[in-house]
Amino acid sequence: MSKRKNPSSDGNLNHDISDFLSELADYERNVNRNIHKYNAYRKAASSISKHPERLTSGDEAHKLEGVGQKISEKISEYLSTGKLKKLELIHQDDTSTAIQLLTRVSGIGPAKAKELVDSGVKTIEDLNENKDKLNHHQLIGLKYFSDFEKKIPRDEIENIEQILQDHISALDSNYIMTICGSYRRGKSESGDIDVLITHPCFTSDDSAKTKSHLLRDVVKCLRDYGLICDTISCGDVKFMGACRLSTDGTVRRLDIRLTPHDQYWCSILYFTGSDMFNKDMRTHALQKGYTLNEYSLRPIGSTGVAGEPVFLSSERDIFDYIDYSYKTPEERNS
DNA sequence: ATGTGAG
DNA sequence: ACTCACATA
Repeated sequence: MSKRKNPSSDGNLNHDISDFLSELADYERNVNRNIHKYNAYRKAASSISKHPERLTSGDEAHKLEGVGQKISEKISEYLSTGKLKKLELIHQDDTSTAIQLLTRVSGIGPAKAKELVDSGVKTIEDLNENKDKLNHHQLIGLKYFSDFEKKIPRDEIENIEQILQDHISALDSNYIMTICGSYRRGKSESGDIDVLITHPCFTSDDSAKTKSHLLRDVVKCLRDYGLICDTISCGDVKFMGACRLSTDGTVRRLDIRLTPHDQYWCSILYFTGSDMFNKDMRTHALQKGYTLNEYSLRPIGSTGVAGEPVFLSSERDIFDYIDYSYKTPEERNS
């Protein structure tokens, strides 16, 4: 799910225009490996999606930030003909479509996709016959290619949450865990499962290396039980892998992160999102003279240097410090 | 160290 | 925007 990003899907009068610009952006990044054109299309798409009026001509678009001559000409063509020749050609080109397809495999990005297509590997079947060309992460992405694209129903995550809770507290009753992401925001389905854990014996004064057993113990326990079926990667503070409720069930993407106890609230806030909400809240914090990130809330001194982290005992504390009216996770969806 | 990829 | 994990050099 992570690979389908579109910043312009809701109440937007120029949805179709920002959509094809986003598609051109993806094409430039994934197929031509041109990050500058990618950024240019992204910028144009985002500024057009924020425009409150329906665009009626390329010239009108040209006035917007990030929309230059080339892009405004494309908008012009699209508005008069209803389509774009360049995009039609891209849709027909089998190298482009192959790269876009391979990119949907978790662990395969634009660089790897291009390398594979250049060596003649263009389909999922081709991948299955050329597993020697893939690393561990990509092999798991391939094995669960269709499962990983399926949404996870809320009631399934509720079941998984219960299992996680039971096993983690049986291991050590001092663990605290929360499932963040869209699940915490009350959505009826999610793309993956994002779990945050902490333990009072791990604070930001400790080096993560010395406490990383806290994460590894949890992973081992869930693996032994059978919930975790694959590990993509596992470092000191972040596990990425796959889980399933039953051996015949759909395999789901599962992330578990270990956060220092004193940074838990900022972490929960950050990983609950949404991205837009986080951006908004950070901007607001700055206006109130604070800097807010995944780890801490710190006042900005008169010299412009961030001070010591504020002591927090709840998520709501963060809102209070910066005078931001409290929003429940369900109210953070946009 | 650097690039790739994920989130 | 930024960090983490990994696979190379």
